Amino acid sequence: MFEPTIKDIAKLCGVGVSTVSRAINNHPDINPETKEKILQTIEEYGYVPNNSARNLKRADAKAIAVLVKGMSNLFFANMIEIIEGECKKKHYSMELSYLEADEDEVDMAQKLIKEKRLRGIIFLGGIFSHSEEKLKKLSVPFVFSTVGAIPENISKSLYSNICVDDRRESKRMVDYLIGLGHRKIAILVAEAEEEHSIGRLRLEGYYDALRDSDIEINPRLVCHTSQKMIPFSMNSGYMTAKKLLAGGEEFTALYAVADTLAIGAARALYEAGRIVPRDVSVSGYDGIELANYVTPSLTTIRQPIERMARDTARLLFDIISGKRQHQHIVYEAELLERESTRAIV
Amino acid sequence: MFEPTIKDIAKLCGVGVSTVSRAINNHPDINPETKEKILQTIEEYGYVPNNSARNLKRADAKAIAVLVKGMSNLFFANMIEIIEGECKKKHYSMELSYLEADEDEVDMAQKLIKEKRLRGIIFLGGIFSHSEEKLKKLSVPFVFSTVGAIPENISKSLYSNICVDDRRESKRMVDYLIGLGHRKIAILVAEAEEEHSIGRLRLEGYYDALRDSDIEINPRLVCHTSQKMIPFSMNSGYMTAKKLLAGGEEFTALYAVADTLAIGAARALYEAGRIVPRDVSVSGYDGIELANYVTPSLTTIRQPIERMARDTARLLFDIISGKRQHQHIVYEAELLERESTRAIV
DNA sequence: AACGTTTCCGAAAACGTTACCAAATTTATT
DNA sequence: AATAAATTTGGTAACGTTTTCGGAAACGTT
Repeated sequence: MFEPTIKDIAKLCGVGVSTVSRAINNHPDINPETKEKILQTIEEYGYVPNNSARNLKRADAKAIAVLVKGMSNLFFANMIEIIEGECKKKHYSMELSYLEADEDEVDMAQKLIKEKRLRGIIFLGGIFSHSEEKLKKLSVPFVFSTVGAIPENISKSLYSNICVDDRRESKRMVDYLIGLGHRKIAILVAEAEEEHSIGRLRLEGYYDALRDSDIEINPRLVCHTSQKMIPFSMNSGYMTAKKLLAGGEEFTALYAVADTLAIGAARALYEAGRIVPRDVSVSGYDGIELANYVTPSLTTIRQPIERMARDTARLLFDIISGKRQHQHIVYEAELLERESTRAIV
Repeated sequence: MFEPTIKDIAKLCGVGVSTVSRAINNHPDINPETKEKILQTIEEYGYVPNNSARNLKRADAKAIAVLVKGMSNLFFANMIEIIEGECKKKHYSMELSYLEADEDEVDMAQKLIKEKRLRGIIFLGGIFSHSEEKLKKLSVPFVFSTVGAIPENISKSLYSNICVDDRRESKRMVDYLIGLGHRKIAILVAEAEEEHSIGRLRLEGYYDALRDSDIEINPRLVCHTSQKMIPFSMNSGYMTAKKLLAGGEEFTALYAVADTLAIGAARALYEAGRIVPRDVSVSGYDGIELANYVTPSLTTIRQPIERMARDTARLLFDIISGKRQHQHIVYEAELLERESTRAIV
């Protein structure tokens, strides 16, 4: 199988390699006729420029990486697809990497950057609890999205972050439940032990709401998912809810910090003979498509994922091209009131 | 920010570049002491070999691509993650690309292969209806998985395929429904108009089952999803079921050719006041995790996705390394009988 | 002490591209 | 017609690796 190189094309057309290069890269200094002829030969012989050689020459490979950590993938699959679409538009290629729990995100990023000469990194999920020093070492822009809190002592000019205010939105959900008359509100939370995690923030929001309404916090209603499980999986929600039920503590509402957890929990409730929302109101967080199709449909906090994903990608490109500086954008989420919650009678 | 190259490391250690290269690549012809020293300097200065330069030199970039087409991502996200894990083990990098409906998969593969010097391609989903000629042009191995039928006239030695027998498994599901006493069985099907599509195969299985049991086929119970929608999305299942209900045709069972469709349909049924499974039995296909957590839990055909994904990746690597030839593996699926179906009384 | 082996190492030639610079050609200006 | 200016072109040096090949150094062997 013959794979032509730029030299072959040049020879075939009776021109120099630089001319072919000009034709490929839309350089202005070229006779339209020669260009036409070259392009035709390229088409004919199925020549495609070798990316490695290109990247080697021009120091700027048009490539970014998306690093995803933790959580079940339901929520991210959507975001990744959108980001990929944006990359395509800009003719960037995208490297996707799912990180294991024990892999260090910054080290991984560092390695990828050097190895592949990446121009930027998008970071989805996980928990960022590194030092400023470490972040400073990264030579390309970093954009976080849906990562939880970034430690306060890290200078904001070192990274971008696109998120919703998890703590506030979480409080909003709990306020809503309280507004419905609920007082015994259980919470299902993942990764809350870890500082700066999304789980922690959402739990804080829960505490905020209870405190605001002078409801005493009952630790037996704060249920942590087991660390042995996939953090935000349905199964994890299911098992944790089972444990809560087994504990015998009374509650009239159950708020899970992710839709997937809520769906798992709803299942456990059903198996225990508790009807949602008659016996217990259930609510989630995230606003994944699925939440609208389960029965009863799930009351949830909808994050504007499409917009967030799109803006994350665009922001990164703008920073790469120097059009914008690092930004910290907080989106407004939306409480979707659906069938799984109801007022206490 | 100083990014050391192999030359810098060589100079730093007072050796030649080739010696550094030998140290990095575990070549035997090197003094353990010098190697040790070099490795140490590399560590110290954070040197990471440039991938483009490597790939340029050795004709074999350690990289493959996964091309995903059509369907909603719920089903594939899982597979992709597993494939990525296998790649990591083999120190391959993985290029992921979601193809738009109008993008030609083979052309895209061709382009990627040349551009990135990929060693192999995995193809997930979509419909393969190309000619043998086109497939022949590809210079690297191709492994399909969950792609529907590959046209018969294409020589089997040109590609690998890992799948379940969609037609047979689909028939199994319908046989099961018939066994429960159902006679008026509606089917929700996507992409069935396209030859060789997964939807078509599953529809054929439905026909097979009815024919076997001498049940007359009622075209009004064969519901095609609208082409304007995302092929296997929940929403598409929801809308199509709505239309079926509006049509007024009687049915006691509804079989959707994907779990996501079934879940959407179940929602439509619920909204129409039809209780599942009391009024109508619902079943799906695929066996995604979710199917077990919705209420009522969904009877479905479970494809062994984990195994399929893993084997797809491994097979590709084996073919690349010449350990195995192209294979055509058909896995056994499993009918999971759950709450959404029941015998007619 | 002289020789053949073995072990280790460095110089230099690729790999396929882009970009700079100078040369060749065409066009415009006087 | 002669010159200046503008437009196209080709040669070639990088980019950072790996690999081949020959040579130097160290080791045995007689």
